[in-house]
Amino acid sequence: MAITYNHRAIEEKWRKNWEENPVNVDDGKKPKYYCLDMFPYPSGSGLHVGHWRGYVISDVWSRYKMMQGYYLIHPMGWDAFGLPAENYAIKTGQHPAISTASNIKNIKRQINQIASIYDWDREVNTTDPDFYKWTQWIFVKMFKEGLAYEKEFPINWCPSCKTGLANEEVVNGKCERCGTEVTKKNLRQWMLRITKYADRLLTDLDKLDWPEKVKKMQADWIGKSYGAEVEFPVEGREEKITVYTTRPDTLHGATFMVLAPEHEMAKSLATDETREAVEQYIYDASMKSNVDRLQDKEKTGVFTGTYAVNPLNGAKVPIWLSDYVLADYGTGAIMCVPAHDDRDFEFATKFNIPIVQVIAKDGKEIENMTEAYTAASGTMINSGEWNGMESSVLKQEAPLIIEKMGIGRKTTNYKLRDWVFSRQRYWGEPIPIIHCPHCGNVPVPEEELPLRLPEVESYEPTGTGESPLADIDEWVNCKCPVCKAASKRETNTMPQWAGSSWYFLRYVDPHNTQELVSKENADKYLPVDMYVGGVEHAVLHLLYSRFYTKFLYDIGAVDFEEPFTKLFNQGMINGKNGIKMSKSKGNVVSPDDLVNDYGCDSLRMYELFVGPPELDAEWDDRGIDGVYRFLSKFYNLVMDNKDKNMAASKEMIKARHKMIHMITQRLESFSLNTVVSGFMESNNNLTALAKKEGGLDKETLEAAVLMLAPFAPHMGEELWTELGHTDSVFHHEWPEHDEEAMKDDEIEIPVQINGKTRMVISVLADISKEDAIAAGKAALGDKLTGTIVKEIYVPKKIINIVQK
RNA sequence: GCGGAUAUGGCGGAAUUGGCAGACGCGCCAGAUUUAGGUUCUGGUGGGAGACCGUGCAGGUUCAAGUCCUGUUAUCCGCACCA
Repeated sequence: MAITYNHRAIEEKWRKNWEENPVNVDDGKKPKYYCLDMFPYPSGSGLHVGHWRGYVISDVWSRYKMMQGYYLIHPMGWDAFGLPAENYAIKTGQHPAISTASNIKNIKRQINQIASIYDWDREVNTTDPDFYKWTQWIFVKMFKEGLAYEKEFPINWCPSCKTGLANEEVVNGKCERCGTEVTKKNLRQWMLRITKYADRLLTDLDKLDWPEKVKKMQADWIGKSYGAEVEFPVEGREEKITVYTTRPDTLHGATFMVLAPEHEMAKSLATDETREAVEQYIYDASMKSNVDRLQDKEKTGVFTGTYAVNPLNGAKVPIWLSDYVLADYGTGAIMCVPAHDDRDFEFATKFNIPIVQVIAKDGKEIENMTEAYTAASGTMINSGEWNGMESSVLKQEAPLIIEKMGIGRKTTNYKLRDWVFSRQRYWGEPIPIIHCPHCGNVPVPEEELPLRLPEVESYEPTGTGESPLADIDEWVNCKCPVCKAASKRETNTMPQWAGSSWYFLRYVDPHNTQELVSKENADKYLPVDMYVGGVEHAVLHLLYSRFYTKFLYDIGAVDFEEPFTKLFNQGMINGKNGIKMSKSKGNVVSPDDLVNDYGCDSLRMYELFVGPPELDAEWDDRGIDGVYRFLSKFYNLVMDNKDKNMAASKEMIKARHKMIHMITQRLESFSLNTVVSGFMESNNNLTALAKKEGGLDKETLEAAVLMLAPFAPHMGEELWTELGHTDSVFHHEWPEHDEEAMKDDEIEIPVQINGKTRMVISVLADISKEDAIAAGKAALGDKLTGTIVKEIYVPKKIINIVQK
């Protein structure tokens, strides 16, 4: 065995070769396949082996599609705005563009080690003015359509990042990025009216080939509920209080009402006797942080001293204030039915408020109620003319009844809030709006975009709610594009999500100076067929992108409504004991050394072999030896047999087709870890066969090399050449299996007594039931000692003799 | 609290429709080559001396259960007073 696998020489040779002769070429005839990775933030710490995983998965899939005759859109770019670069600038005074550029250079070098078939002509960078011109253009279009608006209200504020946050960026009351507890701050904000798209974002989820988990997370985040608004007159006053309820069937059981402390009527409902307590409660509530409010398990509240009237039965219901009612959901006020709602029950019990049951449980009224009966099933009681109705039916009908009575209306509600879109930071796209004293908010004219981010002396966020841009007078002061009056620029910037919400569109027409994307290219190459990335963006980037795409569809910029047809979430790769890889834990494994020692092909295959692609995995360096040994052995197998010119024996043909069938099927079902083990299995089988028959036929070797190529592209090309080909292995079609050729004449079949395997016998594949059972019984011989009660033969699977 | 996922040798993990549990790999053991070790090659490797026992736990269905049904535990993830 003179020749051994030299990964360094082979990989270097093919890298050079691909650079000179790109293999993914658009001939205008092939159908397209757009396979996209979530583009990375170019961080200073570079890539670890976990980052490789998703990129390898998408590249294997891309190359497989290429061998099926597609032209690939398989691009890469940089999500380069964001806080780390800005924080680095604050520390060093270096402009973020400089550190970002050097980080990109390093990460691009590392990404190139993967040998993914990226088309670098399509590279995009969200911080490039030629790119963010269009990010701003979309904002202007949204402004013109009334989807971008200004509003002052208490938003989520991260005191550490010194910027406002979107709801989606607050996780358990903490900043998604830095973990600091989020506070409220009253700020003038730019908002995007994503709520206008709530229904479409919800219903179109059905069209998507996405993991159910992600679809469910989005559906829950949008949070549509069906119910009714009911108007309760306030006793002795003109005003009415409108509540939202999903259980209008229980309206007769409403014994009190609760308003959020922030409700606009909260203060005015107080009487002389209660005023002090009410104002104190409102003040206390305003001092509580989100986290406090979430952690308070015991309900608190204060009676306003005022009563409302149940519009259905005229009952007097006390109006309370409590912070368990959210100001920004529904109407900020609820009717409380303690008998049928856990929270209302807890509150009523604590404050001695009457509990009236209106749905019978098991046909009866409950004595000594100890918990709320929350099921919407049972007969209505204590409900006037609704008595005797079935509650589940009434739940549907009540909104219409209420509407007819003129005391309310059928309605729906969403948990989704509008998107807080402005950030008080430097390193982001300037929001292209000019505040004119006469004309109000005026967008920067489209032909003046991009509005470039100016140089600044201090990157430090002010913390006052102003961005550092506010300090640059010569930038802030400008003229109104409409009336030419002295005006001021908006100084807030966009969130990092702005660029990532649409970047995938730009890849198909990255150099277009006239349009975001040309109609021609959009029609030809979009949308994305396969999107590969982590699950952490389930309700952030993936929701925002869908919103942007729908908006662009509405203004005619693209002609599809969903950006990502299929989504795949790869699992995370962790360090030992499942601990997340991080610099501070010191358990980061860099791919650089592994590529050097074992080669790119080995690392690619090990990334897949480490476990099912959709599950998290623990990294263990030692395992890579296994795939390296496999590649060496496979290399030797092909090199040893390529010149033997063996005729294909029946066994070889059978082995070939079985291999093609196994690999293809596993690949199609995205079971990439078992594809790798399948290659190893096939290699073992073929090696044994070659030993037995003195060699292997060329066609079998070719099939194996072809299928290996997407996984180990360098070796694929090398061995394809060794087999006498002059073109790229990727220009050859993926092999197909032949059912007939796979068939065995004889098969091994287990013979059981009472379901326990006693032996394995060899029978003809198409043996009849009678013959199979006879053969089984003959083989068992005197092991059969009892009376036979049943004989089972499942073709090609099992012979089972049941005896007593 | 609600929802989802997962649970199989020393380890990572395999197992179409219920049909030989542990494929493939790591590690380990023995041997060969070399011999300084490593590399490479060959064989073995769930437990038990054994009949047998074995897929988180307890039941059930079935000729047959990792797989189906009922209950339950642990871990991880998501949501969390949304009326």
